[in-house]
Amino acid sequence: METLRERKKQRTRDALLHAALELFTTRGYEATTVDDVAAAVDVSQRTFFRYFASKEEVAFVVQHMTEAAFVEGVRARPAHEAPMEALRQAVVDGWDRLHEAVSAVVPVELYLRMYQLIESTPVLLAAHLRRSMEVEEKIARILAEREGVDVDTDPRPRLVVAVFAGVIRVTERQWSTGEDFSLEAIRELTARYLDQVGPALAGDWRAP
Amino acid sequence: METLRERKKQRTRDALLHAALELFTTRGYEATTVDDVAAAVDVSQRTFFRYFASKEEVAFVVQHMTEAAFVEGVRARPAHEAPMEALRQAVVDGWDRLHEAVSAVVPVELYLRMYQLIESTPVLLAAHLRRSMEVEEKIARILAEREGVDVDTDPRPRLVVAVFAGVIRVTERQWSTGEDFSLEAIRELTARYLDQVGPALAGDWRAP
DNA sequence: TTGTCAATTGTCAGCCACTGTCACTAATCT
DNA sequence: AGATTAGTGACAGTGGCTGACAATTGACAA
Repeated sequence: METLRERKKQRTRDALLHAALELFTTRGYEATTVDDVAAAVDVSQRTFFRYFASKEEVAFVVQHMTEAAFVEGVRARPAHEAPMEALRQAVVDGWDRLHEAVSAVVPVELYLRMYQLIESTPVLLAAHLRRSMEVEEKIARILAEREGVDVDTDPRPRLVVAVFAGVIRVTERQWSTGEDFSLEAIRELTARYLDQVGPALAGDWRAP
Repeated sequence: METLRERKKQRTRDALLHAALELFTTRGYEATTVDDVAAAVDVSQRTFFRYFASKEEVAFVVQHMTEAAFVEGVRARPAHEAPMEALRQAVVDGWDRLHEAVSAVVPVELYLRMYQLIESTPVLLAAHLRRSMEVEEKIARILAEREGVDVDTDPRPRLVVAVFAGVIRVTERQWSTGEDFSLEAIRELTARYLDQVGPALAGDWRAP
């Protein structure tokens, strides 16, 4: 934080972010207007839009960090791990680093509430899914490079990532509608669900 | 079509739908205003919103039919098929029935253009993904019932569906960005990608 | 320190999606 | 034919978002 100007800007941005998340999670996303957020920080609506391109964008600021952390997590996996293994490890032990990174910006509890809000607000859920797709594309390219194949001719990178993402989405949803919002819960759920994929696919579920 | 009133309504709805799709696919979704659509049919903007809850809704009218058709397709699969097999069959031979159902409402070519527009327009893509999630939930419940398990305690139905949906999404995307928009192309691509899932997951891709 | 330049902000005007209200017209029913 | 009801247009208003311009405030050099 060099100059006074930069510090002021940072403060305004932080204030807007916090006011927005606080209002969103208490009143609801749709029920909160951009004017409300701006008023809470005592700046004009126009200023809000100079810091955030859209109302949606504020809602995803923290998510954005977690997405980036995951991508880096995958990139950092040792080369000898098979693709699926690398993804699994990146998620399972990515939660801790995530926890730290997030809590430096907002209270973790606020992040969790925001996550549930996203899952339960149709417009936000839609945006979340689209963002996830973009992340998937990045991951697919990373895997392709790791394994020395071409993303555009070999479908395997995108397929693995899509399958993995599907499982994660089911996991997230289960977690966000459950009762235990702890890190342990999500970690355990992730591991368990990933283990179930094989059996589920192979499945004759009716067997004893 | 009983009364004159009903016929008139149907005609207005059709006209709005066609005008909307035509404008969307030529000018682009965002570049088309609801006023444009209403003007093209010579009704007021207010009337447009009496037929469609939102601008988005018109864009998905045809998609909505295909989604419903797929759900019915799965429901109709013989009980002896394993879950994954049932899904695969429902998709692969669902395309033909789909083709007919769609062409009764709009030219197939318009449907294809609309599909590509959805894939390439961020807001529409987001909406599409959320809708797909709702379809996934329905399918998961159907599978659970077929196999006699409980969706809320056994994760397998949702997992299988999520994995399958992931593959289908990769397929759709590949198809929509490719050059061959024929039914044969999508059918072949679907079959091929589904076959690749096993190898991709198991994978040591670097093996000769 | 002060004057100049550049960055930040507020104000205002306007577009577009969407909603409520009310009066008017045209189809339907008796 | 007259009363009823459904469908429509006109209008006003809200909320997200953008462009333009002017006022303010910090940065930096003379």
